[in-house]
Amino acid sequence: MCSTLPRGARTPRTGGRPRSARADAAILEATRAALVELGWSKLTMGDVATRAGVAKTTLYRRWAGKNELVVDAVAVLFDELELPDRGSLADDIEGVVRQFAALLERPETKTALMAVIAESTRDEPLRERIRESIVARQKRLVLEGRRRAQARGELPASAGPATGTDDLIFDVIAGAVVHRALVSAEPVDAQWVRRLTALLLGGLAAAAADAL
Amino acid sequence: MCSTLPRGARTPRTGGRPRSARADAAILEATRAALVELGWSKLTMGDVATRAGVAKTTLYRRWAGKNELVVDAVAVLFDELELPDRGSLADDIEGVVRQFAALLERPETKTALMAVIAESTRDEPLRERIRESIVARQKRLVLEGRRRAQARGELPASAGPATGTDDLIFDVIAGAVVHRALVSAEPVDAQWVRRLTALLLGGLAAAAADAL
Amino acid sequence: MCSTLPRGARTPRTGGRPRSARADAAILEATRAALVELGWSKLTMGDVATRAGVAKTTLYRRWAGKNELVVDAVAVLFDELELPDRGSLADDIEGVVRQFAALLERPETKTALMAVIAESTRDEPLRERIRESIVARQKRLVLEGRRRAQARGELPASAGPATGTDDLIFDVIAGAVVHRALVSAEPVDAQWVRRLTALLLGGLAAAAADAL
Amino acid sequence: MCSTLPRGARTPRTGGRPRSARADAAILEATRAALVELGWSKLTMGDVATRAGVAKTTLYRRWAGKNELVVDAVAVLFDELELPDRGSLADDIEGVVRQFAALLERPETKTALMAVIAESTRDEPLRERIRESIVARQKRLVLEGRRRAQARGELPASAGPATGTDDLIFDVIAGAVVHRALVSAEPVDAQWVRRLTALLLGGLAAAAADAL
DNA sequence: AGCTAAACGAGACGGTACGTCTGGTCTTCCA
DNA sequence: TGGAAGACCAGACGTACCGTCTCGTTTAGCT
Repeated sequence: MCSTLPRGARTPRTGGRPRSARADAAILEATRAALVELGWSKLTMGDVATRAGVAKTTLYRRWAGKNELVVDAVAVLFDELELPDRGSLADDIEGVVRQFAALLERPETKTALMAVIAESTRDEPLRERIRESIVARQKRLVLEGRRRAQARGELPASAGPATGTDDLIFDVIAGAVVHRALVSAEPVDAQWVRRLTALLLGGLAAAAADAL
Repeated sequence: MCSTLPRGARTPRTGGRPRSARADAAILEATRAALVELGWSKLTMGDVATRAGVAKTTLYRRWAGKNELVVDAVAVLFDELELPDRGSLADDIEGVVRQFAALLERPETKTALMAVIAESTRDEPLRERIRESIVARQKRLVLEGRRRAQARGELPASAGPATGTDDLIFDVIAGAVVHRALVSAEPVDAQWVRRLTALLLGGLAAAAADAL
Repeated sequence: MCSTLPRGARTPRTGGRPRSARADAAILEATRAALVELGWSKLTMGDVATRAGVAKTTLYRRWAGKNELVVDAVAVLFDELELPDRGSLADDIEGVVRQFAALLERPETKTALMAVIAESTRDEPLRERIRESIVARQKRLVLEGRRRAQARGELPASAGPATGTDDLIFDVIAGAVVHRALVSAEPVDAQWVRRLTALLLGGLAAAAADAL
Repeated sequence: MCSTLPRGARTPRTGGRPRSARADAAILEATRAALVELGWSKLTMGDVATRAGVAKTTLYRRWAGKNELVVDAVAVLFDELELPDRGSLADDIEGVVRQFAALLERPETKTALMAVIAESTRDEPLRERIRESIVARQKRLVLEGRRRAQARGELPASAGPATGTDDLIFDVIAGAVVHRALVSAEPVDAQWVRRLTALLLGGLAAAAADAL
């Protein structure tokens, strides 16, 4: 990954004291800690500043507001998502679902994710930031999984790079896990994961058969 | 539908002036209007009271806070969801997906739904209220759809009433639509709906075959 | 004393259920109790109603507001002031000063008297009510004292009934005691009373000599 | 005068933006204006803030509440009291009585003084603040007047500095004027002042004779 | 080594909204 | 029809955060 947080990049440098990298790290860490303790709605900028041992001005010099700060604070957690090759499409899907579910179990993710998405429905730049920092992270896994399955011969080679099916699969997997974890508020356990995987594989097989 | 809003039920009442039913309606209507104009995060209790021509105390007498008020205000919108019999499981699924997507397109629903779900991750009573007022509304449609498909012979008769598959299907449909509409922020158009339906039918068919 | 509180008198009786005299007494008693416990500024109409086991409506039907209620509640305490004949002007003065000081030591009087006087500076009807219910009670004692002293020959017979000196003496005695008790917040003890009495007698004697 | 308002002294200050002195002045001025227009009981903190062009928080950062604010706002008026040497004790007394009466005629003083004294009966720190800011201002005049009269030979030199008679004279003068102006609500005119002065001089002379 | 310019902490600033409390008024039902 | 109960509107309360603005103080990089 290239440029690091905060994304509010600035023109190179003219003179003066450079910004403290230590402050950035402390702020993001403090934000995650505050999310865990207080949740999204009770997290305040002043509290984050205090926890980070930093002045409020320092926060606002880097982030436009709570939304942007929290997106950056949790975005790094989504960087951990990976897709180790488990040998079959079914196992790959199960793996990524489990990883994603584990991420959503973390209290900071749980309270922050839905909140920033809710905010983004009325804030286009925020939506873009979320897409870049968080959603793209997950979508990459779907593309990677398909490519790998096609290499294995489990799926037919597709025509173009973005077939629309990728988008669908992404929405279905991510949406189902989020809904299970946050809306239904029931555990993403082994059985549920297996069932979801079976449903997807069956559906994909049928779709492949149709396409013949 | 039986018991009306607000859900914060009260003891029957002996003496004193009864609460104004007109106020209830005006408040919920004002809340929806404020959601459309301002969105969740800029909606304030004072503003809702002013719009409704009501004192703030009257709001707080009925609802504990913004969360509860908004849940009740949008809950009624979910009452409109229905499952008209379109003759086949595929058409029924397409119908319900379209209905749900249309509901999520409404600005009041879009801005409120994710927000209250985010809040509910740290507020168990709120989660229960959402489950009763909103989620159950949708889940009902899944059960109804399965029963109808079994009656038609499109699906095998299941053993018990809650197979777990119902839950899965519910999370997949609702989650996928929400994710498409709010996270990916792309239109739930005819093609996407058809693809989702195909995926589900394929997956269900495979699952039925497995069970043989 | 003739007509009792509340002063907001009403035409005798037309029909229907008569007002409860018991309620009046309970309300005034509750007001005094609330004054003792809470003081003027934290006393509320709702609290008085609750203490008296009465609805707020009943309070407002009888008194225009907190000011009027409190005036009536403490006025009765001023009815207790008397001027027993102690045989000399000096002793009579000392007696009345002591009585008045004792009254001002009571917490309900202390907190209420200055407050209603403060209110009365912007409320003419209230001032009139205070004058009738409270001030006149005290002024009467000055007149009585003078008459008695003149009968004893301690003071020369004055021309008219209201010489202006009565008013002065009244303001001096009442003002001095109030100021000592509430502003200086120091005890009205025997020595202070003796000194005040001496000052007054000396002043009166000089005035009488002047008038010769 | 040395230390300025607000009396709520603060630690010298190390970092941070310094408090605006302009705000202090604007607030106190606004408070006096509000007292004149609305009187004590209808004066609100929010209104004062608006008049002063200041946020409510700025008021509360400096004053604990309405009582403290009003004391400081009117205290400055009592600083104007002086005791110009008019050549005789009688004239000095008349002068100070007239000044004090003129002060009590001002609407802001009239409505505020009794009110804060009433509040102070249940609030020891407030009483102390009033004593420092207001009462001491007046008491000083009594001491000064006595010293001057003794220098002139009008009064015998007293033994100690605080004879108790000073306190008495102070309570009598201040109390009588306040009572006349606010309770009796009658004008402190030339005749009344002359009579009061005569009474005091007569009383003091008699006391001096006694002491021989 | 000194200069410069930005970043830093601290905290006051004008605001907005909060959730509560009180003041008076108005229904509704009971006695 | 008076009274208890309590809901009603209006608006002030004092607090919490917001995001901005002074302050005086570092702290880097460029002379």
